[in-house]
Amino acid sequence: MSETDTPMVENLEHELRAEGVRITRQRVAILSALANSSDHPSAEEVLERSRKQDSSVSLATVYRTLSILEGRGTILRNEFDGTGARFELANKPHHDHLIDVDTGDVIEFTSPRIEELQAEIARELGYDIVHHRLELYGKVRHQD
Amino acid sequence: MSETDTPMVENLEHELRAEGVRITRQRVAILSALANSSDHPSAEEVLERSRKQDSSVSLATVYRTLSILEGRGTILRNEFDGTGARFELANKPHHDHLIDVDTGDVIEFTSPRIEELQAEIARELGYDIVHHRLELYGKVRHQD
DNA sequence: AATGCACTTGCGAATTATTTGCAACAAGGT
DNA sequence: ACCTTGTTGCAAATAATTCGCAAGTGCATT
Ligand SMILES: [Mn+2]
Ligand SMILES: [Mn+2]
Ligand SMILES: [Zn+2]
Ligand SMILES: [Zn+2]
Repeated sequence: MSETDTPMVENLEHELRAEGVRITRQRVAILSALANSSDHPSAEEVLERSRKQDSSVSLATVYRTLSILEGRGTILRNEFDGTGARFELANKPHHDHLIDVDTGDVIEFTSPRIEELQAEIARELGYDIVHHRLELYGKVRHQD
Repeated sequence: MSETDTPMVENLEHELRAEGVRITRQRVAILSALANSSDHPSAEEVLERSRKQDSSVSLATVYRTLSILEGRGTILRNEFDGTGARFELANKPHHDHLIDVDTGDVIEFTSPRIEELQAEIARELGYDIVHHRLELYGKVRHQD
């Protein structure tokens, strides 16, 4: 546990340790990278950011750690059009994404009404939703 | 134009020819495979089905043709979780998908209400929607 | 603090899905 | 039938992610 660990990272470390996951230098670096990001970094970007704290982190370890974290529900894996997977901590309330097709910017939004309708549709079809993906791809509205 | 061409395939051939796209044996086979499919085949599956009509079709040509068709809006490319891309003709009204996570079955559905809400959300964020992806992943509802 | 073993890691090779270079081939206008 | 130019099959190239393995390291225990 590095002395530069934020309380959020320490919390994650405790949770993981409680489940028998070993806390290694590289895992702390990866957790910090995720905790300090407010965007949706790719595996490569998580690698770069992690290396600022521990230059020994490898891409394979980033992928292995991201898999563990995803399996535990600690992070979410997004597969937007085109690029590889993008990640984010799962500690905020559920939301969906609007991707600016020109800039790649990702905007988060929530719609309780859409969530309800989804559940209703699934119910009518005889299903329970396990998870869902709602992505809007758009361009800034123009009047030019 | 093979004499076993369905009217639907002939239509597609005409449209494509009108845009300067050459109608080759393999393209007819691929169009037929798509026109005769009511599911969401992968590129490999499109290859298999096309080969029943023209055994010379190669996977590279399937991918190249699918790209052309997607570019023209003739087909839609779906990227569901896990597997590679899955395709379908775009000649039916817009719909979204519910994927049975146990069987892989894909069920189509439409919700005018959700579509409206999406447009509204984008508008509030200052965007016009170019396209969107709504996928529900679910399990058959059980009471056992 | 030292020990030991199972879990982790870095590295490079393997995979999976898709794309591309290139020489041979074939639409389709003339 | 001919010619030009787009198209094809094949194999090699990419891109993103996973895996095998020998070396390294958490951390429970002494
Ligand atoms: Mn997000
Ligand atoms: Mn469909
Ligand atoms: Zn949602
Ligand atoms: Zn829709």
